[in-house]
Amino acid sequence: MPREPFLPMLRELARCYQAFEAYSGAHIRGLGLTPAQFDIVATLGNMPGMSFKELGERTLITKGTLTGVVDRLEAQRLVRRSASAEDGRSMIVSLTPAGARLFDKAFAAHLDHLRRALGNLAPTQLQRIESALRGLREAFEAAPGAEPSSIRDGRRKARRTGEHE
Amino acid sequence: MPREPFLPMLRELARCYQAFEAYSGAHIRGLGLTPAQFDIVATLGNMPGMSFKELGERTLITKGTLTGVVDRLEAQRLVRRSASAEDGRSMIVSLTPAGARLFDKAFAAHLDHLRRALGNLAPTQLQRIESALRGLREAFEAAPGAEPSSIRDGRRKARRTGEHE
DNA sequence: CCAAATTAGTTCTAACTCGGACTATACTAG
DNA sequence: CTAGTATAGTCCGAGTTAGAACTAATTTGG
Repeated sequence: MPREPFLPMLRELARCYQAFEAYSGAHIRGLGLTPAQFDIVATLGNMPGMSFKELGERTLITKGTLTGVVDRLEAQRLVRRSASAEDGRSMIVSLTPAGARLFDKAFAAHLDHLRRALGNLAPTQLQRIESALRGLREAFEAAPGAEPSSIRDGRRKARRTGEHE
Repeated sequence: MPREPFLPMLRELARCYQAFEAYSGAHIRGLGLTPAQFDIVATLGNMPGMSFKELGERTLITKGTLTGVVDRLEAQRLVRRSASAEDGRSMIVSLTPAGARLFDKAFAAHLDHLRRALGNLAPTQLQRIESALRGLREAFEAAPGAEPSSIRDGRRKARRTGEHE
């Protein structure tokens, strides 16, 4: 049997996250969006628009995935792409009027849904959970072998000749 | 700005889970497995074999996904399917000798990897995190509109008069 | 015993996911 | 200025994901 005291905790982390995803995702699908699409719409709501890079950082969706998710939202006329004035490589994603209307409706509805599950948790308990999670996350990020998360993309050097990573 | 005190906590939950997945997943891929495949191998390790149903419950992988993951592990000769003696609908999945060897090597290596991140957390803190997560998960599972999680698959009729599961 | 309902696993589809390769643009050092 | 390098976004391949329809086997109620 595992002597590792952290294994039950990690198991609970996975269960908890999946319980959240299941609860949240079922509602979101009922609104006609996927969780990833909702994440984008929610992030863009009441904002002037932002680059793929910023959108990816806020939503934790990697850029390769983001292209496809934005494609599908664009096909539904909920967001639009436009070229950045400052950076010729950059695209700005923003909500269309239809996207903004959907945001107003869907975001409020989803908050209500979340409140039905979490409304009874005391603010102090929410704080307690949040700080527990922050401590855990920092342990992963600080560990040797963890990438600083800003390097999520980066080429680790360009050293193609020597190939030890 | 959001008046909802739980939003920052949910954000931290997502970040924390992703930090874990990134840290754990990068190592697992280095072992030649995907996270889902590792999950199966780890669950089957030192066990006589189990049905898809049991495997799915333990790993939180839904049955539709499980078929494909087991297919790929079987193609690598790491697991094998066999018919259940007791139930003609049921398949038993078990590790092959090669799968058991991989388990011995990969599971220990992965525990080491996790220890590098979590080894410094005190048992009391691990307990604290685990109980915070359990409370949160229970809030989602108890919420109206959440499925009892054993109904994940089920026909939603079945009006079993008593809904206790 | 038989019909109806349940359950185990497979199949299918649409979408998401990561990682890596690729293109075009921007930055930086010499 | 001009390499060389870094960055933004796209594209691609393999795999995972949920969900629903489907087949086959079991259980249950009459």
